[in-house]
Amino acid sequence: MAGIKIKKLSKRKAQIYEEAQRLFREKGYKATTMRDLARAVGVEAASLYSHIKSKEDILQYICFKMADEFFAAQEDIKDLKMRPDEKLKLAIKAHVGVITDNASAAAVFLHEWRHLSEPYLNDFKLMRRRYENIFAEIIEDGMDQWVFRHLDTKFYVTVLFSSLNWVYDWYQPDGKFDPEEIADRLSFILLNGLNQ
Amino acid sequence: MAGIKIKKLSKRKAQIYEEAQRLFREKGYKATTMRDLARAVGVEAASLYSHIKSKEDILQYICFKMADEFFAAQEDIKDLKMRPDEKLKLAIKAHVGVITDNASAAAVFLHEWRHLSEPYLNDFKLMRRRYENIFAEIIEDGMDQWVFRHLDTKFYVTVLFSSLNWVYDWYQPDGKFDPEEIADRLSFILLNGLNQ
DNA sequence: CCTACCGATCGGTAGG
DNA sequence: CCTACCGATCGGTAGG
Repeated sequence: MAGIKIKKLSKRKAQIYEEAQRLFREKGYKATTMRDLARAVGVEAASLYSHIKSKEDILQYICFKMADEFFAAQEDIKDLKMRPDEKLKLAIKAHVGVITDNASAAAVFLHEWRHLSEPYLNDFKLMRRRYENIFAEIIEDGMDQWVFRHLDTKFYVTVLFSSLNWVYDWYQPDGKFDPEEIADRLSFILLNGLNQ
Repeated sequence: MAGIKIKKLSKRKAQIYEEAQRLFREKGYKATTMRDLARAVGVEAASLYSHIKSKEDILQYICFKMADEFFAAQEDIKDLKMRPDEKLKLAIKAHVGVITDNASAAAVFLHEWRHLSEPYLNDFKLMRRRYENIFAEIIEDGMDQWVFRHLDTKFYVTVLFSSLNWVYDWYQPDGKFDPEEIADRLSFILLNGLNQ
């Protein structure tokens, strides 16, 4: 495959995104200035603009890159034939895995997307709904097969994602639980509850 | 009680907080300017400062006022003697009630607190931990009495609050579910799970 | 990748 | 509650 160009970020560009993820997570998108970012990267603010078009450009990249990661993780399992409860556990594991692999980017994806301007903002919302529907379908399959209780699907999906999405805030690579175990415990609570 | 002064916000001050809650929720604290707020209130930006000391003053008021509301709601039930599962349901109902009564302020409380400066930031974190401990104690009582499964308490409490705290985002006063029913459905999922 | 700099806007103050 | 205004800082550009 000699001569084929691999679309890859330059080292500097990758570094800019990396620091931006960290800063946007830590201080928020609006509270992070291009001078903050420049300092973290080790260049002057004006120099950033030889690598990126604008501040929002960075936010767009982070948000839609993470969206791709989430969909890719579900793609691997979506056509598997198995019991809905087992499938939901796999979907949860896949989702949690993406978050733990990219905790800063996940935080930005989850909290800073509202600073996107149109039409990206609308694209983002539509994409998110499509993603949530992957989970809704597994759940409705489970209800149809009487594996799951007949709860309001939308309500349950919202509770589900609320529970999954704080993981970025909690997960520490060298902490008590690894990603696998976090996913298992979340699945257990969401499927079996706290009652003895 | 004639002559006794009731500590009460002036009409204008109450209006400023009201509009600030709405704007901070909608656009975020950093993205809301004092000129945005002034326009919403119907005065010039400089005039706001006869009623409030600074922008952060408003954020402090909203965050700590909400904290008071949450604690007050738990105060009513904390000494009741009853089964831990029933008590947890009451605590959930009280918490959800505060959120649905003050959806905008709740959103600010949940997402914008990190823009507080010290020492308020630290006070806020300590207060939040104290509040979470109210729930942790109910849960540990339930484990001791073998009403609840023996899960990691901190993990469970985090899942619990993640589930409860999106309610502000979802609740509509004229919507499908009233606050009572939202609390019941949340309790059911968290206590019994999705599995049939 | 830097120096130099831009117009716009920020939170807030002075003085009435 | 307003007019007038401040110093600081913002995202970003020109030109090399």
